[in-house]
Amino acid sequence: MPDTSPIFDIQAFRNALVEWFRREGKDYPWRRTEDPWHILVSELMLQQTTIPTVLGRYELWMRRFPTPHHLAAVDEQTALRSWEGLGYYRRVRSLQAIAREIVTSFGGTFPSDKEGLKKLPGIGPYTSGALLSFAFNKPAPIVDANVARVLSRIDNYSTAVDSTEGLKYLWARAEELVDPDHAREFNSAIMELGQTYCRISAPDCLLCPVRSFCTAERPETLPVKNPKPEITRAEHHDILYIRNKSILLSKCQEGERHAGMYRFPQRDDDHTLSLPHLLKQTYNVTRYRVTRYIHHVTDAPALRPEEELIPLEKVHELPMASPDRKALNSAALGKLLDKIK
DNA sequence: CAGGCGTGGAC
DNA sequence: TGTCCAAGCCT
Repeated sequence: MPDTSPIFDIQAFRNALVEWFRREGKDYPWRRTEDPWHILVSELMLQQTTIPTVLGRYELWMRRFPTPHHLAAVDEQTALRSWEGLGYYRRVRSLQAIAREIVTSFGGTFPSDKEGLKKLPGIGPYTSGALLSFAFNKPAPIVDANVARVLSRIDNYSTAVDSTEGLKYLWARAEELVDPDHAREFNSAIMELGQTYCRISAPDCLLCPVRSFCTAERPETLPVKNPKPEITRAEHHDILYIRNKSILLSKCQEGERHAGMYRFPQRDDDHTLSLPHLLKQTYNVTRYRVTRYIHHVTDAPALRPEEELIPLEKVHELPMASPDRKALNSAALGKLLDKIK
């Protein structure tokens, strides 16, 4: 249960954290707005994605889709293309579904209650709390990886933070601590504390603004997490086939990974494997470490229904996952493609 | 509810 | 090179 020892003065903790944040809090673009659409986009982008990556994409994306109406109006392919390189492409599909629901069902107005928010695709416990506090300044708790780290250290809490029990504890603690009068600043502050003083490795406890509230004995050992699944190796073989200034690509089907995006056609038959490869890549996809070869095929392959010849000048408009886009832009393939243009 | 879902940076 | 991980959600 939460530490309720008389030593821990909750209001003093809130004040120390919020006052530190007012002095040292960083100035991110998504902290300069209270528009729930802008907050939502930033939160979806930031799910499992680092701040530097998002900083490189967020403002341009917001200029292109400044309101839900703008995203609702484009086709899915365009939405996916705008998200290219950010990964977890389901996020932008959720974002577009939300945009369309706001436009068609909510008359352009964003829900501002937890029940309404959590019905929307892609919005779970964390993101609903983030919207409630960052956009509406309501005292909703949030628990992300930063908050889990900060709270587990403050309470010297050694149950796995990704276990059912650990999550229950953290959410109860976050709810108890969130400042009812300054929810936006408090939640921003506790997350930012986790990125700065209370960072993963080599936490800077000596300068931490809430060190007097912290009971961690060995902060660098917290939080405890469940073991991750093992990485398994995979190898696959794809083809580059060009005909009449067009390139053969495969459209990923609904339900597949990368649904709606385009990739090099895969061929694992012995004949393809016997061909020399133009390019060898290795990359990680979730729990797989993939080695992928791209073979140059000159004889017309038997086409599968999901495969189509795409004019080379159209390829840049199509959504592709990073490894495929990189392959297309690589020197090895570029030489060949340039010659054909 | 454990496993799937991307990517790039830090070390 | 390999390993770990990030403002999580869905099934």
